[in-house]
Amino acid sequence: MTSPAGLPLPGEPSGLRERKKQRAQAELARVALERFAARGFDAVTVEEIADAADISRRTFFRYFPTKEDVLFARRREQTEVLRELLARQPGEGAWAAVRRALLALAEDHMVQRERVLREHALLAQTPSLLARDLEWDRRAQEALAAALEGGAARDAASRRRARLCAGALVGALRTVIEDWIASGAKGDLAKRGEEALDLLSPLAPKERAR
Amino acid sequence: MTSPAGLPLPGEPSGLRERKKQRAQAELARVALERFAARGFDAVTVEEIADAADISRRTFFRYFPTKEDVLFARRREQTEVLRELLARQPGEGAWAAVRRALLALAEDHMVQRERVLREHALLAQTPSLLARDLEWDRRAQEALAAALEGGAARDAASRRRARLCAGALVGALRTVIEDWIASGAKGDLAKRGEEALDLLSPLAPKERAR
DNA sequence: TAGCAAAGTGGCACTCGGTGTCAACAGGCA
DNA sequence: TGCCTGTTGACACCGAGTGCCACTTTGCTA
Repeated sequence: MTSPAGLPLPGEPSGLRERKKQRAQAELARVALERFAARGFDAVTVEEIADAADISRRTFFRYFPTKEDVLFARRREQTEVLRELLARQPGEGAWAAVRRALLALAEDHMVQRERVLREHALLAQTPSLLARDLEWDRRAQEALAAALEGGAARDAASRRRARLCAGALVGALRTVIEDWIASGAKGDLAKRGEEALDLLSPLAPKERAR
Repeated sequence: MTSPAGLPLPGEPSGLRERKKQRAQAELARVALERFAARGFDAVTVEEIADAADISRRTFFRYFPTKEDVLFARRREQTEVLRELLARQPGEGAWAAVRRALLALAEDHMVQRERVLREHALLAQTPSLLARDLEWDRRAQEALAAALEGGAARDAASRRRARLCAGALVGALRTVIEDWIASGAKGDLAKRGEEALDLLSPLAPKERAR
């Protein structure tokens, strides 16, 4: 896809250069996750990862601002997907959109089961990674809050209510995911998610007339 | 307070040594918060803090495992208080205990208003600190979950429900606090907290017969 | 197709957070 | 007083992250 004038858009992959970069980043992420899982996050140095991916240490830090970030590409994508799903609400209310978006994420978790399990094991044994992960929850929460605020009345109380609801949602759904993982990730996460959403639906702010 | 035999208990302040340590730690925390607030967390080095408190860099790290931890003494205490409040439930149900404990924290926030504001400003501009703070939320959440699980039926579904409730509580109440701060910390946080708790009370698991 | 400007890369040196080690020291106690 | 033990400070070291600069690659254009 190009802009009307045929010029490459700023943020878009353009040519060989971009493709090489993407491949290198993917390789770094792959190598890193593999080694972290095997020996723990702290025991693996950036130098080792860079060497294994045949890239200089310096360049590693051009691709990923920190060693931790090499693990969170998936969450970043997830958050973007979430934002997109929430953005286009085809006529439905805000709560319905939120529900649909979150259930889509649940499905994604089930599809990527193996990866989710491996990453979660890593988070569980590395506090700094857990902390980073919680930061991502917060961004998801902000996206949800924005969606709910958009669909609610404009007064301060309704907006506070929307944010409260988003906070409760993220907090609750995280426990749902963790319980699902704790039970071996064998059950139907989407179903558990639906139950939780039904439980939380009374918290949603009143929808604004459309 | 001493043990029955009159011996100093293991974890208790015993003599001059302990008092000096306490004073030094308090001084470090004071100096650190002051400088962080003035120039930002990253712009102040551990060496500077240690020098200002007339202590060696090495000893700083004996008092606080990381530079970040020098800021979280208050949250650690809070979490301990929370745990205590939840532990002794004088005949009341788990939800009532949770409610009482959380409202006590709200009161504390109002009393320490200035400090809360200063610390929050710091968190807001330093992602790594925010992440650490969210980790503390998680510990609070675990304490709440334990209390609610203790008061609920023993089956897996009830326990999951208790954890879900704890997650929602922490997520929601964090937004309540943030909104309170965003509005200048002028309103009655305890009242806002009560409203939120009422809203969330249907999430609490059924209480086990006592 | 040659050449050029810009973007990307690697090496180097440096800062800072955090840790192991060890000798010197101070507090508590007999 | 003198001993024992926990605490301290100095030093060396490691790894994450960054600024800098020379060199290479890519994409474009003459």
